Amino acid sequence: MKNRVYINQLREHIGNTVIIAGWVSVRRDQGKMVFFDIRDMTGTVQTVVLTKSPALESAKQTSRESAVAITGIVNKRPEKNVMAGVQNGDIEVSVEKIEILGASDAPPFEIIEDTSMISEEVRLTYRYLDLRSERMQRNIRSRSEFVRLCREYLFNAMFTEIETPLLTESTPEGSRDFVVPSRLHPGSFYALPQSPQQYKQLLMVAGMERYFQIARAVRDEDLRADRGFEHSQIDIEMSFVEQEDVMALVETMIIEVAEKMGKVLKQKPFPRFTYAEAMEKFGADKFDLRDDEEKSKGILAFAWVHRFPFFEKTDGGDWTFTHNPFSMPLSEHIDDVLAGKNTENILTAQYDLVCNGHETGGGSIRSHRPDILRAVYKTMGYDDARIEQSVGHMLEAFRYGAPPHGGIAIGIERMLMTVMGENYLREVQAFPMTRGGQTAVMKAPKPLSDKQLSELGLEIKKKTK
RNA sequence: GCGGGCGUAGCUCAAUUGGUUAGUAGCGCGUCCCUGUCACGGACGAGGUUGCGGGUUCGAGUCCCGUCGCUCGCGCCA
Repeated sequence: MKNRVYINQLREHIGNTVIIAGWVSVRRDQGKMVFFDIRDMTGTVQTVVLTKSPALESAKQTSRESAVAITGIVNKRPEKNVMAGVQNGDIEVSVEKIEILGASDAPPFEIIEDTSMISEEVRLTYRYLDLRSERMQRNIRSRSEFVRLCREYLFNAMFTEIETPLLTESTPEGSRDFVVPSRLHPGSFYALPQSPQQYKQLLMVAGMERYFQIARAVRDEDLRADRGFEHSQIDIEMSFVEQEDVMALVETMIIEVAEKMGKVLKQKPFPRFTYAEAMEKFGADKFDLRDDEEKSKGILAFAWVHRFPFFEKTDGGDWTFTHNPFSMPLSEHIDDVLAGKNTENILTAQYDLVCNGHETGGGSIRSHRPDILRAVYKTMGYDDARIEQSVGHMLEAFRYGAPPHGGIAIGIERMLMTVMGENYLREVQAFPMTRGGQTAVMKAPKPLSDKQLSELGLEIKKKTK
């Protein structure tokens, strides 16, 4: 649209005829004159259709939430009509022409500043309307801002952004995979990544040295307020580093990004707790360090937790990893891992970033030595054949000059929830799912046609009770 | 998989221990009135298979059973 003026720029055009475009937030029809509050992505302004305006007829037909283009003169308001403390409270647009670009039916719910009182079922069905609300606009735009600032920081720190595959291999360890049937290989399946973990480590072997990615991660586990099937992470991996290097880089980045977003941090550098200290002090490995006043002010209280146990016993009595099998044991425990002894006391070079009671990030220094990685899997009861099958490709890669490396993943939703003071992950996602796993607006999942099933070599077994 | 909460008008909610034809309800919507409103105001009006199915009862929005959906937590989530 030529010559369109954004609403937050109108002040520079007082006395001029301009075109604004946006949506009708509020309509106040007084018979002989009509007021509209017009909203675009930069703000809101009052427009007035005066009695003598040629637009009066079309004003009568302009419904709330319609998309419109308005031509009019930007005027200073008469002194008695100035609204103090409101954006553009001292100016208004005197309408000469209204063009209805997209008429709106009456919306199914009120698009007020904060729609959190509306039932989530309705909000998700009409997510494109819910997202028009001031709070959701703020959340989604802040998310973009957070990602942009992280990107800028990382590019300045010599990182390379690299995409890793979406269709990858299923791993039986860890969480349940979302799988994708293969048409070319009937009966075989890809899995969607739970994390780019193995690819980013291979990128370290590949000499990229400093990698990051805004990575989508997918897990087929039951949902929670702070956990969905899909989430995004700032995924980072670095070569020739120790734990202190990764933590320092991430801490500097988070402080810079948070402060650029206008947030206040309770403490910096971030306090550190060993896992044992955290469990003793807070009874959990994630905790909220703020007092009530700090909570009300939206202050962010970051902390690190480190020195986690590497292994824990399963119900079956076997050893399994607590966080990440690719993690390095702390150096003083490497000999024990290689010898397969003292398993219950082995600690890992794992570090979690905690903020306001949420785990917002986690990473580790990885085993780049094949003997250590192999020993970890031995501890977990894997025989040589099973090790080969699970991580043979990693052991092979590590035989070709693997640099010491480590990294972290910062959960974007968890981080944004804490930054924006939201309690639900869905409030910082544009199109989240319901807890039952149904997508917003479109109603996936749905059955496939017989043709699609047959192409994939799949048969649906009828569920029996 | 388990446990808790919820489901009444487009939205938000009422409806006594089970008792007439569901409530002058607020917002929204429709028609009309209104030249300075800003969540404009005023008058009138429309709008309901109480999620769905069954049961108990003379009588069910209300009690019971089942089921579906939403949600919070536990399990699970490297």
